[in-house]
Amino acid sequence: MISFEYFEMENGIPIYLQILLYIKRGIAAGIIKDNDELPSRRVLSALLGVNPNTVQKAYRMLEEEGYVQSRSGAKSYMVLSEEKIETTRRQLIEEEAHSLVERFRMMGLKKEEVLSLVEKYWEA
Amino acid sequence: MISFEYFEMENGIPIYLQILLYIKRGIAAGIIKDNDELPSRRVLSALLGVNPNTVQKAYRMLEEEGYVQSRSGAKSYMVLSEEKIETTRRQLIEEEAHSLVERFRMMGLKKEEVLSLVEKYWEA
DNA sequence: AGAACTGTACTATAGCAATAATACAGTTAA
DNA sequence: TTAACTGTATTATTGCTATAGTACAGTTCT
Repeated sequence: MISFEYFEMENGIPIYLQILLYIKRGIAAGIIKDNDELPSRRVLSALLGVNPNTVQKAYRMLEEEGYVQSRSGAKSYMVLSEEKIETTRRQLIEEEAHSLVERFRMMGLKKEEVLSLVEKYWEA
Repeated sequence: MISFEYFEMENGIPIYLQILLYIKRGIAAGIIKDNDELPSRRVLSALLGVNPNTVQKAYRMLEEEGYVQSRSGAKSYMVLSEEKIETTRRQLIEEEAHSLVERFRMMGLKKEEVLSLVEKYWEA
């Protein structure tokens, strides 16, 4: 069963996208594995304190992208090939690293300053 | 006159927030300085291809936070003390560094991997 | 003084995110 | 079999973002 104990809501970003990203990051980290069971829409919505429809929207998108299989009436499960995991991982890292560099550069920081920032904030 | 030549629209995030952040990053980078003139609401909206009200919303928030002074009929100008610049810089760096370390860690990366990612993506 | 700009205000509309409340049919396990 | 779950679908409502159009009063500069 996929755990949401480390999920933290961030406002400004649509909730269904946050759920989507949380799962993709779990996949990239290897915490979420093939055939893992997902919490039901109702259970997860109660856990996160959001509407069931919001969870459904995230799950549906995951299904459309081939990460999840749902059968009416039954529980939902992850569907993850080695290739899909690697693709997801590469894609997330690409996005994050690119936007990280972009933002810090726009604030006028030098590479060395960013490196020491990572060092500093890694312990916290 | 503040330049928006490096402004790039990103969808998913409210436009008025993107304008707000663009200016704050410019302040942190030292590109935007005290007493700098802002483009008028109408001019900037035409430049970015958005509605004047959207620009007004960003400018109004900047004014409420004390970054901008506007007089009815006249042009708008930046109001930046040394202290405000430093506070802004610290605040932005804090936010970005914290959230990015958080994300990479959630994807299962080690500190050394993140450091080499910064090295790699810095040239691009 | 007058033209061209400026900030500000207002109303109306559209789309999306999220909530709320149901409803129905399929699955699962006691 | 039946009770308790599951996914799925629908309708209505609220709030925010963004657009569109218009209006008015203050300023700047020739």
